[in-house]
Amino acid sequence: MSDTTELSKAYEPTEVEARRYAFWLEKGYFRAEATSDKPAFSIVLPPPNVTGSLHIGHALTATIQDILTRWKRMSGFNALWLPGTDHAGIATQMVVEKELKKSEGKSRHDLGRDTFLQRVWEWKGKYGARIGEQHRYLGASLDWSRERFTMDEQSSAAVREVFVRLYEEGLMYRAQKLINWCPSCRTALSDLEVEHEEKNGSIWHIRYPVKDSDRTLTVATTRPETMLGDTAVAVHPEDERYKDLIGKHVVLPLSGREIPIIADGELVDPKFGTGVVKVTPAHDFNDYQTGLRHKLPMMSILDEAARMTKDTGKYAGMDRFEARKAVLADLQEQGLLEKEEPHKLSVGTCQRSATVVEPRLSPQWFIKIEPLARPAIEAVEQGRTKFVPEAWTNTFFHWMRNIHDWCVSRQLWWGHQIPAYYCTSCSPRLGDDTDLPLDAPTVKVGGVDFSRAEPIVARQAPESCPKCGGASFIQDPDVLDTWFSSALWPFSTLGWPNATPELKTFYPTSVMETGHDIIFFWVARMMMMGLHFMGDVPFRTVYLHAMVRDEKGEKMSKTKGNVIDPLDVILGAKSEALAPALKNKFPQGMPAFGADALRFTLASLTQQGRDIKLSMDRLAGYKAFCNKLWNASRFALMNMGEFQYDGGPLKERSLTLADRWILSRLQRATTEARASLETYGFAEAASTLYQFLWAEFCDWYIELAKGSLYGEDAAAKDTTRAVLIYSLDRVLRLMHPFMPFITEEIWQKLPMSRPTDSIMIAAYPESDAALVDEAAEAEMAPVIAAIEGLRTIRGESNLPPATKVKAVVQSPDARTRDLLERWRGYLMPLAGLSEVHVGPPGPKPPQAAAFVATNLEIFVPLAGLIDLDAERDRLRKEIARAEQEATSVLRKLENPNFVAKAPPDVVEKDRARVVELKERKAKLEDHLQRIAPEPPMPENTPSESSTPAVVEDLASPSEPAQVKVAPTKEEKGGVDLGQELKGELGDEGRVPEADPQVQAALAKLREGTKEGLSPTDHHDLGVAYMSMGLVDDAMREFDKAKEGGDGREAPAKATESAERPAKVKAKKPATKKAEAPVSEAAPVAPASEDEAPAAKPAPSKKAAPAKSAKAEATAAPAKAAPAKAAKKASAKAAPVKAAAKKGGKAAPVKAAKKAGKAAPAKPSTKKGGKAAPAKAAKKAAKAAPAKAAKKGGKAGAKSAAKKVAAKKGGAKAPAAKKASAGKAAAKKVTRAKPSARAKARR
RNA sequence: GGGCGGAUAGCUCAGCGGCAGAGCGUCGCCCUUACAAGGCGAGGGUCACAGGUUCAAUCCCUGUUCCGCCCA
Repeated sequence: MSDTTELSKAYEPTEVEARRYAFWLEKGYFRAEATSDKPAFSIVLPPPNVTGSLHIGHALTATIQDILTRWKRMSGFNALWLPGTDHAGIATQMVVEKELKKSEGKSRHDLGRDTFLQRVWEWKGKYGARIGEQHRYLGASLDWSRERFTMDEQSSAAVREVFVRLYEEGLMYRAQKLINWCPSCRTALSDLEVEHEEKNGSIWHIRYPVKDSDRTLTVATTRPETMLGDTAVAVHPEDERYKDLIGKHVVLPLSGREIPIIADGELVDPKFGTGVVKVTPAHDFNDYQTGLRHKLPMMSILDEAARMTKDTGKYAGMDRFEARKAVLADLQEQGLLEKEEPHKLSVGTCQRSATVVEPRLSPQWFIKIEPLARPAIEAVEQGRTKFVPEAWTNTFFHWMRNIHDWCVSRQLWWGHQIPAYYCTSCSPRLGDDTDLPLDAPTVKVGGVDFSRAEPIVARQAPESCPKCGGASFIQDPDVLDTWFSSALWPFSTLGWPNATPELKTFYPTSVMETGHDIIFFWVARMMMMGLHFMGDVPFRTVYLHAMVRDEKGEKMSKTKGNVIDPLDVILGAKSEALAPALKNKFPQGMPAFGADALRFTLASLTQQGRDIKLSMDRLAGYKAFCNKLWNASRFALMNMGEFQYDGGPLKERSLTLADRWILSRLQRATTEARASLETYGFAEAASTLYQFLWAEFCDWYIELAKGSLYGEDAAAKDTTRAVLIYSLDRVLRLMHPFMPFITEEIWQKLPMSRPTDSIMIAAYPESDAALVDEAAEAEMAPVIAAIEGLRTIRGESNLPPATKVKAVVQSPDARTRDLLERWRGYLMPLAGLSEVHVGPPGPKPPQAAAFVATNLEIFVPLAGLIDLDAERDRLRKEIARAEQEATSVLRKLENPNFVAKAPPDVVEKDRARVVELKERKAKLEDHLQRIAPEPPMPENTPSESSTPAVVEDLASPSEPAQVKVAPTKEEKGGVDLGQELKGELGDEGRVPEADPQVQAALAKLREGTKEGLSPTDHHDLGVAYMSMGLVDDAMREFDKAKEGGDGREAPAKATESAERPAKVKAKKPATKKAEAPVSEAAPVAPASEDEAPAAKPAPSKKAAPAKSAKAEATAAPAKAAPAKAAKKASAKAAPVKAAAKKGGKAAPVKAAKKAGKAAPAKPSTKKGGKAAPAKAAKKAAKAAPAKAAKKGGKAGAKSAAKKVAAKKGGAKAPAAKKASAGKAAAKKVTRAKPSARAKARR
């Protein structure tokens, strides 16, 4: 079955997708068994309307459901996903009518009911098929053998059965009630089909004269034209103003009718308006209730097109809005219009036509809903049906508890005609109701008056009239609400009312997956009908997905021109064919992203409780992902030779670390993906698989596998091949539900034995605990850390991949050394190394770039390759990060409450972290020191704008002395006090020139004195430090002076000689590529006969480089414009102190000063030394910036302020950044072993 | 009027008490024989605002402001 043809270079979805779907269809994989030993899993597809084609929301529905179905099918379920379409009464009728008008200029009445319906069926045939086709493009594994339509014979039979049973049970009734009426669709609507909109309108105050009195009552109304249908005015029974008028009459203006003044406490709010309300029972829902309470006459003044009836006299025939103007004009003329005020009102509009709906009194069919709603509420309360996301449960309850009877009749032609019949012999007939328009859809002059006739409800047309024995009947012309048949969908599609095996197997369905917009329309009604007729809930779980919007979050609509057609996305489209918004985005036309990419995108963006903004950029990203998968597979297949994976246990092969690692990671990914699917976490599952495939399998495993694949060891080669195939097989199966096409295509080509002919019926992978290998994951950490560290060094120096470098790795840990030695084969190609020396900590190669991790240090001899400036920059950044993080952790640890109250493990972790960070920082500083630039010419010009960054203050508030100690005699290998100070002072050292003593000391230092410093030197140095505000340093120097100087020995020669030339070269590194390496390597190798630097005590070692690091850090910003300096300064905070001390000649801007003050968290001087409580510190930091910004008002001040504001969180930000710096690979690793991974990176 | 969501990097989105993440986009270097739809590296955040709870808040609570939805 294996197809070993090579894969094309890039993935071409279109061809693959068509071919694969045909294959599945042919094999009948989508078919579910009516009866089976397997557990059942069933979903009924929410039937799309046959109005037209699928939109992107349908694509989302299909994607999610197909993921569920394919996943369950692969997991051993007898999975049914049942397709179908909905006749969509009003919508479809309107669309066809529109087309009829356009193409033939005819109305449906021109054709007549039967002919028109014929046309609709033709339409249905065309678009129903198209919808099926679109689902196939999407890869939907629907059981087409069970495809249904809401108006097919079986569904229609179910509809009739339900209608009749409900009628027999007294739950279906016919009544003349006030309903919502759409004057342009000319049909009744249910409450749900009316959309409420807040609109700006007016409220008019109209005077009604009280009969036999000179008083008038003023009513306030938003619909003055309805006054022609008023049958009362109402006041509040307790309203003293009008109490005496109750029972009297007013003379209705314009018509002259006399209507009663009634008292109604429910309708009237005496505090609102005038306290008098006109009552128009036939045209307002509140008034209707009032009318019922008071048995008022109900006078309809509007016909089905919302035109004034003949009862309205001069207004007859006017449209309702026209009539409003006329009525107002007349009232005005008669002086009865008191005033008009602007008023906000909620207007109900028809969901379909957007016409303002009109409450209308008419005979309709209703379902008594309360007896049906109660069991549905209980079922959800009892958890028999669960909502996902859970938040919808309350929405459901709220609606169900406030539900009204459901008006199910529609005055349309397209739909299920109501199974009610009227005897044409004895039914009352319509009189000469000539004001009815000729084209009235359901009423013919002289015909049966359906509003008064007695219906006979029956499954079949009756034979004879039980009343008169007549044999001629006319069926109720109305049809049922579309949602009536939809409500039966979960069981009507399974064969109900027959007791089919399908019903037995698949009802209740497992999941109802649909958009939350139809929770009431559909979900609630299915619940009610399912419970009533099947005695059980229709589904165990309701998963409600979000709405798909465009990239800007706008609803997609044709008028907005932002509609995205899923087929365009899948197949591509010419720009002319695209909606305007997309045309902009794809002026060259839309590329074919493929169904897999679309599905993966939708799955990745599906988030519970949030609309989906479909991002075309992410779509492109996932298309790239498909290509990545394709090419990874291509790589594997290209390297298979004659190999065939027999499926034998991998454990029995001799696995490499990389093998064990990827296999372990795969098991974890498997577990995670499965767990996510169980909880409907589609995005999470997709992300897990994406990360695994790309960031682990491709970025690491494939790269590591190349060693053995390209090597000579045949057994090793085959093991790698086996692991590649095993992994691909697994990951393809894991991804199959998301991306069915590409996974099948590749899977078919894997050289292995397949238990099934298709991936879609292969088993969904389970995690193999035997392959979970913590040790391998832990072992990989240093390898990855080392490679990443080396890559960073290369990257910062912009070394091209072709340029190989040497690396010296030192680790105090024998095990790490051993590992690295063993895995040098990984290190060398991935980090671009020509040689790698692994050993214990020893002499550091001079002038080498360095990478510091917890357990190891890596040196890359510069040899003219590395950009020294870049490397220094990098080290400085690293140091700053370590420092900043240390600061924040230390701040926490200084808080006694934290230590006392936080869980011990948290405290312990932080303590360890501080130690780690300090070590790291020390090492980094050491390295920085090693590659310090050639000292610049002495220059004493003080500069106001430059301030030394006394970073240590921030870093180690609790141990200030440690970070500021000067180099000691133990310090070897490049400690150069003079240079250090020069570095610190930089080109613009700002030591007060006035002090000759200091000058002398500095001059001496600048000469690069290698001899030990005398006590005087120390003293002078102390003075210098003091003058810079570096109290710690000064104190230390004074101490040294007291002790009597260093008595330092001559510096180590090796270091010296090695360092010198390198320094010179360092200036122009790139140009001298070839020259250095050989000579450079020399001093490195003989690590054993070193100058005993290994014995260096840590603290002193730490101290020296700290200095220069600080100096370096300061140099750059110092040169910058004042604003920048201020910013920098505030970031570091301490320098302010230095400048300020010296009379603070304005170096830092005011804002900076403020800012500096604002960071008291750092116990900057050990003298003032009490660390402010963390909280206070935070507050201060928070508070200050605003003030500073305000005061300064300048850009500089502002940015400085901002920087300080960032201090609180900001201190940690950069450090965090670093943690995140690596590629996703690292992250994924981090996920599994967060602390280990994170540590490894440092 | 009542209710429910949402606000985190330039964009689209995860995370939801203990070191802020992804994809895309940006910048730098590279055509390195699986993939330029690519590789490596870097930069990028007052987690809407204001209070509160807590040793600790992007996360919990209260309020505010915007945005969206539902119901009346």
